[in-house]
Amino acid sequence: MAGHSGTRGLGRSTRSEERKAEIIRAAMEVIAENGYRGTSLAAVAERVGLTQAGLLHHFPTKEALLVAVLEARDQWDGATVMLSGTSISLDALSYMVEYNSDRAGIVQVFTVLAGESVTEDHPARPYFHGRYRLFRELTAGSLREEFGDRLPGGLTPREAAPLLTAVMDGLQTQWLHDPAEVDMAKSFRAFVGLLKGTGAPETAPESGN
Amino acid sequence: MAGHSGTRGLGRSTRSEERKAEIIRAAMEVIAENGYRGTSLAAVAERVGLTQAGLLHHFPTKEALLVAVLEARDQWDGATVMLSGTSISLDALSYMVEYNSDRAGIVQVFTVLAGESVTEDHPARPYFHGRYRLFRELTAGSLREEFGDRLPGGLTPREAAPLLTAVMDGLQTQWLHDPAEVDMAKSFRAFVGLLKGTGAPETAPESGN
DNA sequence: GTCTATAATAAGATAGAC
DNA sequence: GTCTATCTTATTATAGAC
Repeated sequence: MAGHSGTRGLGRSTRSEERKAEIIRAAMEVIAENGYRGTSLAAVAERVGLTQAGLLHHFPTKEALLVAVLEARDQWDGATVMLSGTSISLDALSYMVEYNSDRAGIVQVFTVLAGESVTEDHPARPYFHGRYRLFRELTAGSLREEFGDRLPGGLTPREAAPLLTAVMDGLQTQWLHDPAEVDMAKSFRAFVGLLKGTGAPETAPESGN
Repeated sequence: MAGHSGTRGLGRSTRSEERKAEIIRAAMEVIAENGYRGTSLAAVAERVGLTQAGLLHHFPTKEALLVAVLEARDQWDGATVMLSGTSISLDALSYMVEYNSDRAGIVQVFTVLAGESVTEDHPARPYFHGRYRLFRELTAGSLREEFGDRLPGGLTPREAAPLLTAVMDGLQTQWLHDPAEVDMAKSFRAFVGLLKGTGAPETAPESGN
């Protein structure tokens, strides 16, 4: 082959891939601000100094762009807590929530898309369906490894898994609406305390309850 | 005044109000299926046998229609658990979740709009901001009445309130995606059990670790 | 109160030049 | 790889007849 497409190391990217990554980043921003349905290709294109037609050269349809965004998100929290395949301890989840507390942008993309995704023919529907299911399974598995058939708080791993997912999602929504009032990380730790049955989460005599 | 607009009893509705209610119902359906941004006035109009222009006679803008939908939703779960003003016991919330398990349509409107509402200039943003805040306050107040400064599980009312809200929201999303896998009512009861500190075989001896 | 007609934008996608 | 130009379709909202 005289071409140059087989000579790249695995960590390297072509210029085209870099451009795509740039577009994906812009798309995440715009989706965070407007949701998928509220996002126009022109708005995304503008952020990277392209025209709408220029953008479509890299992603042939709007939906293709969304798919790329979803894949990027997987990579992202795969890097943070390793979703796919590996184990998820309660501590790892706490860390992830804490980490997210500094990344409102990313949290917002996820929250908006998760909400939109429950509608009939939303292109992210299958993604979220699978993601929730996988997350519950991995979480339940990890909890079983960590605690056996019952967590100290009294729940089984399979009972705890959907609650963990729910608490993370739900706290994100409230936090995005009212970051001054809702302390996502602290709330999550309180919930973990509940699961672990450690009575009151070893907190200091802080503000009034 | 010779008109007929001051002679109605309080439970009665004019024909115009009935029409509006009909439109609101249709709007909820369409929003549940497509989100607010994905909803066209024409689609709503069609469901009640009107043209788009005909609909705009009753609600002058799309946003006005959304506001009406939001108000209707408040009435709705005001009727179920009485949000505004009254007290919300854990049992009442459990009942509400159970009740919702038979109303996927309504749950879906709420879930989609809550998700969309975190975006920058979404018309439902102030509504949800206020609603979450109010809900946390009422819940915290009720828990304090019911349990005092600490719930049996160890949390303070103010710690429990955002978690309750989060669990309800988060379970709804998962349930909408996978009703066969996620038992919303049962999961919620498990969470209430955690708050009440029941079901823990090991009676955690107060603090310690 | 509801319609037809239309204005004014805006969107996703394609064709083809450079 | 990116642009201009264009097609096609949708959308909110208004004007005015019935």
